[in-house]
Amino acid sequence: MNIVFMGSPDFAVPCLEALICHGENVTAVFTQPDKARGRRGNKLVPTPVKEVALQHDIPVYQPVSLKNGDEAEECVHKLEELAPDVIIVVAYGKILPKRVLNIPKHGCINVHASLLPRYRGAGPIQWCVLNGEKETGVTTMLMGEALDTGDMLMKKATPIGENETASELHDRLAVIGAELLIDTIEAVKNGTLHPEKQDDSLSNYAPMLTKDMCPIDFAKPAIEVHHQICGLSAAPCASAYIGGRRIKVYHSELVNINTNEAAGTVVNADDLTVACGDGKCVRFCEVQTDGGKRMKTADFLRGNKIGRGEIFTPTDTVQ
RNA sequence: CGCGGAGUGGAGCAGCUCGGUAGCUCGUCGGGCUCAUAACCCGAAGGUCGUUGGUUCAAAUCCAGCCUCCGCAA
Repeated sequence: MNIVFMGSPDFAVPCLEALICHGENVTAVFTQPDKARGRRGNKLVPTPVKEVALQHDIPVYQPVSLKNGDEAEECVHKLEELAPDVIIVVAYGKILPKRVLNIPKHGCINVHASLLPRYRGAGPIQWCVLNGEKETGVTTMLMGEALDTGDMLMKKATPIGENETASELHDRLAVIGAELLIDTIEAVKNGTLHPEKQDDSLSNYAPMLTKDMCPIDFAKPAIEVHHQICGLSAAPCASAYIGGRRIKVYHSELVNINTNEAAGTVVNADDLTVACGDGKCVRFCEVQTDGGKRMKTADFLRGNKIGRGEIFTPTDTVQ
């Protein structure tokens, strides 16, 4: 099939690679413009999808917008010229106007990292973990004009591990999404798809995470603290202060200990077990200080002494 | 030239302000204790202190450039 692929971050890479490996004719890739990032000089960095496209000599387009402006006009004309059988959209990060949606013969198919209609929006993976869901998955759907509301084509579910972070789940879902995409493409070819409407009454919205969600509120029950840490890892990452230093927590686990210590108190200094609001505890398994490397707690404690009874606070000001 | 932190035996850190033969916690190896141990005791190996150059009688420590890693901001 002639396919135009639209995607930007790491999550979309397995899908693009799967299409290429599967022998589909990917005639163009649309991705976000290169962004200035990094520390020295803020160099322009291409999206992961662009890098893969370039490796395979696929033409890359990076319009700022597909809705307005001369650039958008050119891109729309280009798309009409390419006349793809289908446009695959995976975490592209831009809204497609109706006239683009109407270009492909088989429409635009989106790979979304949740079991729709649950967790529509930009942060489905993280919010599933934050909410302590036991299961999530990937859905392919035909794109409509509203966000993540199109008719569903195929789904694949997967359980969420007790200590699984959003980052780990993200990587798994990216692979599952790629598999499901290929299945969906095959079904398009065979004409065996049966689009299913989403039940809007069951939907909820998962916005992007923001930094104000990072401070760990130890007054909450341990299970919620744990979910916060897992859901925010590896970015933007849950954090807490102790001894005037900020510590990011990448991994945690629940500990079967009850304590009377105040929330935030280090109950066991040998493995950073910390008391939470409900008298239960979480253990920090992987941490990082500003300027330091991300490391296992055991490594961290060899050179950074933290004593039993010291107290973690959500922010620096609450010392 | 966006702001800042850091590179020291296998790991994580101290030492640098006030230059003068490298230290802590842990790991590894050997020995001891013990019914036994991830516990305890004794001992050992292992480092051109990121790199290049400069100052100096002498540089991990002061100065300059370069490389790499990280936090923040975008």
